Amino acid sequence: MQLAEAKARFIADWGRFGTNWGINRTMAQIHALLLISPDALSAEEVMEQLSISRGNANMNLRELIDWGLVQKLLVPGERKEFFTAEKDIWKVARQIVKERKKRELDQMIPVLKELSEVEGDRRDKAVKTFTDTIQNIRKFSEQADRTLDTMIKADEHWFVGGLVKLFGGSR
Amino acid sequence: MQLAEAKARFIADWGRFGTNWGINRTMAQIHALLLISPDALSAEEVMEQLSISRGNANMNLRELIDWGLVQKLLVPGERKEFFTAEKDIWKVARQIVKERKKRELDQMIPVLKELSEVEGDRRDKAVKTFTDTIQNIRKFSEQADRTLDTMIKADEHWFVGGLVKLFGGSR
DNA sequence: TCGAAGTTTCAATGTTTTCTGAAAGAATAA
DNA sequence: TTATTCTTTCAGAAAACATTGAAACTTCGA
Repeated sequence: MQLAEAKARFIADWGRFGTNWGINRTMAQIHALLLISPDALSAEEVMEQLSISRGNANMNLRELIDWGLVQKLLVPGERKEFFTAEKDIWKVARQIVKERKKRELDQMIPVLKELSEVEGDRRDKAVKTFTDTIQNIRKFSEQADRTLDTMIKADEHWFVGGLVKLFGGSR
Repeated sequence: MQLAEAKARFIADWGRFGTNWGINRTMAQIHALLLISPDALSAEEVMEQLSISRGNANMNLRELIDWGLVQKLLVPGERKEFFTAEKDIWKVARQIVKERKKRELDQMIPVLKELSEVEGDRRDKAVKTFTDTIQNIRKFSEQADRTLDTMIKADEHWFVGGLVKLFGGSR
């Protein structure tokens, strides 16, 4: 396979993959493009290579920056901004975990706490099942919270070994 | 908070949460409803409680069954089918990991292998960056594959301890 | 074999999400 | 200040995705 075809394929696949995970196609495609680009690209170049509009490129580049996956680069003597992505996938994964945890898990835990305090007679089957399930989810979430924190702090080696030892630092 | 309100809130939140992860709102809501229902529900009851159509209920229940999160239950003497969800969240999480791995990671690994064999002169910066990045993703994916397999097989305790020791059984 | 009860399918419709492009805004240099 | 280059915004258009509802299908008991 030639490079051009392989690039196109990777961008398409990474985009499709993203949509499965609640990430919009263009955002994932821009990310893919930057991952395989040796040099930082300008907004123009991103627009051209993916055939997308200026607005779309701008919006999704901003989103990628918010997620901490892309950096803006100012080249001395150039007026334009350039964009570049972190290429170490371990770091990328860690950053995504960190952001999703912040945006979702950390939001959910207080809600579960509230829901676990529902009023009612626990001899009522409906009440009991509800509180038990919520409590179960809550315990799971709190454990996930701790485990993910540890993972975010850890270096790559816990993962690559196949043998995993994680000591929860927060307890 | 009263039970009725808490239920409504949980269903809405679980639905919203699902959409962030590429799961459709209704599917997540049905799952939420079954998670907190002491008894199995019929399609009718699901339709009523969530105010959705018969077709929608049917389609999403089937999808939940495909994911292994819901079971069809045949009650002797009843003509209708009933539906019930696994309530142990640890098992639910494991099942989701298992399915997503099968549907996505296992698909992606052969593609990455192909892409990593792109033709071209590795002294060409574009070729080098491409192959390096793909190779990096590939290694990561293959490790994730092994780690997730171990996790799928493991019991709850590796997770709840905060101390994690996973011995990769597949190597 | 028929009718009743229940389930599945899918074309049409509705909803949500994403994208475009033009206009407004900023930054810079002359 | 003004022209130039680049970036941001956002209303409307387009595309993607989810839902409805009615018809077709299935199952079962009599």
